[in-house]
Amino acid sequence: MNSACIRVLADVNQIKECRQKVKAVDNSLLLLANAFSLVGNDVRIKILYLLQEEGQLCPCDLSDILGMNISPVSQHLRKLKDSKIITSKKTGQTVFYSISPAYTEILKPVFKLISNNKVLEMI
Amino acid sequence: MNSACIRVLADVNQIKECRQKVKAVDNSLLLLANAFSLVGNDVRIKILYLLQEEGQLCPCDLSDILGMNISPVSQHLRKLKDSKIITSKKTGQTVFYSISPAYTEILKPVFKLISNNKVLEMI
DNA sequence: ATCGTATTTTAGTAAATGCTAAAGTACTAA
DNA sequence: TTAGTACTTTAGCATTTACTAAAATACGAT
Repeated sequence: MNSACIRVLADVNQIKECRQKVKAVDNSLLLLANAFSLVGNDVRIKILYLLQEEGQLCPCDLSDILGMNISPVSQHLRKLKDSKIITSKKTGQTVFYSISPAYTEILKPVFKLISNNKVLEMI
Repeated sequence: MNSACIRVLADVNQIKECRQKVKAVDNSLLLLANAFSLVGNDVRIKILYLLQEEGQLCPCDLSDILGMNISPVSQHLRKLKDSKIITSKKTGQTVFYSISPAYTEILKPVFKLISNNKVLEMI
């Protein structure tokens, strides 16, 4: 902060209140930002869309569908799992991934936009 | 794709259908991923939260509130504006940014989670 | 036990991201 | 027209990200 810009017309009280507002929800904002950054990736949003459509899929299936190596798919799944966005269930040597209940609710309206093809006109 | 993994137990038909499903909404998914990746940043989510709370703010105010230089704030605002997530209105030498109507609707439920402090228990 | 299948992990690399610092643009007022 | 305020842009750099390639782990069947 070398070139601090204190506006002449700035509402000092508003600034003060805003700082408090942000501080009050800072943790929540950072958690949300992390979740959004995970969904905000070309491959991961496809993975989530597919999991939402199919219920559950294994890394092998996803690699097949997306036309990419299993390794990067597995790495993306790990990130999503680390942030509790998806869960895994091992049966034999196959690991099935699915969207965790909390995020199913959150992502539902998002993917509804897609199935209605409302995204293009929206943006 | 050197180490293709074609599962013995794979449902070939399901794989095929999934490829078509993804292809059908590919553009929408990429646009959404881009939007999410923009929101999925510690600074930008705070900017959006503040804009949602205050209606409009200038780079100077935001820099003051967030305690960082104007330059990076301006760069974040540019990215958000490039993707039509926010709009700008110049009055005098001050530029006021606000969330664009389409995204106001989309971000409302997100920030409602925050104001209800539901994020921590959710994740 | 050994091999094959499914998945994960690690190390390495190219590209993208977000900051700082400095220069540039635009408007306002003396 | 000169100086000051508000903002944007550029170049440079450190960090992060997402891939490839290769090794490692885990389970199943023979």
